[in-house]
Amino acid sequence: MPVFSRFLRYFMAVAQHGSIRKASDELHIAASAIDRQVLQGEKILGTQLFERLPSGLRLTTAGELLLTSCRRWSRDLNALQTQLDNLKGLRQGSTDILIPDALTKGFLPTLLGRLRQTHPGIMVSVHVRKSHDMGELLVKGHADFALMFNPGHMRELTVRTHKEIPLGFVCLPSHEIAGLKEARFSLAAEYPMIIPAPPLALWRPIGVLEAETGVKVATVAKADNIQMIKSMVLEGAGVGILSYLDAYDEVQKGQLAFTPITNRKLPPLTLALCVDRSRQLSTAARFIITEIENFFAEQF
Amino acid sequence: MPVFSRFLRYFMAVAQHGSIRKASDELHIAASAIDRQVLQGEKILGTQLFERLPSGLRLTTAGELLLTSCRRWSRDLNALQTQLDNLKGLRQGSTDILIPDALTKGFLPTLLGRLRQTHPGIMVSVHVRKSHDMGELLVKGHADFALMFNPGHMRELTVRTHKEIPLGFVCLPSHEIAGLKEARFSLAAEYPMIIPAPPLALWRPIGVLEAETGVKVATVAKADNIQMIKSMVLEGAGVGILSYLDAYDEVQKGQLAFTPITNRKLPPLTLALCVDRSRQLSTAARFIITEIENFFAEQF
DNA sequence: ATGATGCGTTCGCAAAAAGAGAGCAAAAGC
DNA sequence: GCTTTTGCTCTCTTTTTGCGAACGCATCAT
Repeated sequence: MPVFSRFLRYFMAVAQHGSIRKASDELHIAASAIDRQVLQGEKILGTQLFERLPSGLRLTTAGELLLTSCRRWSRDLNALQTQLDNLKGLRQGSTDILIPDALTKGFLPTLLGRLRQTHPGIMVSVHVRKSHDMGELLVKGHADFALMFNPGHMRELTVRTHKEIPLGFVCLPSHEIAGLKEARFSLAAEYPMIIPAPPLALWRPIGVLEAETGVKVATVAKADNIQMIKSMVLEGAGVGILSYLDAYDEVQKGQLAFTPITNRKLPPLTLALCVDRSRQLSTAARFIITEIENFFAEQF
Repeated sequence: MPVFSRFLRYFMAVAQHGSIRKASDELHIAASAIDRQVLQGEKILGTQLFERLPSGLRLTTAGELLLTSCRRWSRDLNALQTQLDNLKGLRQGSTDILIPDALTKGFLPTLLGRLRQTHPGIMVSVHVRKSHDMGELLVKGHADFALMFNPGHMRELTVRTHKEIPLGFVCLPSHEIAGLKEARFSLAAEYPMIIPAPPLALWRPIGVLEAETGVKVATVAKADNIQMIKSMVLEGAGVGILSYLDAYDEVQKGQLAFTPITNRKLPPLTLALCVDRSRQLSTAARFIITEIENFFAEQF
């Protein structure tokens, strides 16, 4: 029972995805429930909010009006939340957070570093775990929240924020793929590829993609370690397939280039911020969460 | 399931009245339910929104912050609603509304007159009834909404808006009471009074007040008709006791003066806009309701 | 002192709302 | 022609909400 009504939350998700079922996947709420909320909301407002196309829902003018208001309200709420936290005198507190290995470099250390300066009293304990184990640790109360990939639906967990992480080719900035805005997967057959191996989470979607498209990937190397793959790419050994997050750090520094793969068969890889549904968050935890939410909203 | 969450709606009511039980009376929701929403909201936001005094609740700084945001959001929503109605091309439609006799002069005709010019296609059927009978008519579907005094709690009805109507002395602008900003009820013993008689609704609160305070009202005339009382006051026959609404028209024209009575024993007289909870409102009805809401919010 | 009053809050139970999951018809892509 | 995807409807279960009585506390008038 967040601050805004179910209708508004569902409406925003549907508007963003242009589809009830997509929104259902994101919110981990049955599509039928979302559908009912949208229909009911349209009744209350007395206006058609979406036009129904066979391919999904598209916002009407009225819907766009509502959406812009919603966006403003959400920003207001976020700003208000940080105001409240600041007001509360957030000088101390501690949080335990769970992250996957992929986040040990990149935006998270940066964000926590900034936090260190603005709020020196907050102590953050970072626990690197497999996404698979995080759910149980959260429910047991060993951590306040978790950043995890593709969280399966667990009744006890709630997704507070999430972000689609594009999968793509990673190469040297001088490589010709680097010039493309986006690339089809079939390019994987034309260049020497360095791909992730189990137990890396990325192994699975790449396998699915290979089977679905029938493209024969020109694999020249496999590795079960992200850093290893990046190092080999840096050495000119070939083109890697990684998520944007994995390469974020080197891309920002200009050492590597990232080109997202466009393929509708590609299983979406999402990074989600999950919390235990029944537990109350500490002030420090809530503060860090809103920081991450703000970062997700502006960056990426 | 209006657009905003229960928490926000209850929070606003509590903030306005400074008391859960008062809010309970207004919303026709059990105090326990409201209390639960407030406590839960404070948990979610992680901040104390009210300080608990023995006399009720007072907003904390955090609460004030939230309230101002809430106010802005409500205004946004109202504006949005009229935008949507305009967008929908509100050129035609009809509504049946129920009003008490007291509203046959004053702001309502003015408001409907303005409406006549801005939206000539809307047909309004006004039915003047006793407040007592309105509930049944609404439930039976004979009208879209009703403006009624002190609506008893009916499960089938919902109060969309309401307004406290002050009770006070009505006199000529030259009378010395007219100079006061507010007046105590004991003044009723010192001037010749013209007071309402049954079956006028005002008769009851005045009787209560007389009994509670022990003030011996210097009654020089009684009448069971509002217009009659005002006419006598205009003729200089004495000072009337009426609601602000009854005298609104003459006060606006400068013919009469109104001075509210301040007395905490005074049973509040409220004008409420009620609708049938289960029925869907027509576009025209919804439009007029938002117009009235806007008027209540700015005027008075 | 001593009830009376008004306040927020807690508890158990009943009613209402929301979620889950299967299934439908229609349209799009292959 | 086929599968896939879409929004929507239905029934069943779970969750949330409302209600009313009771409780503890503070204040005020007697």
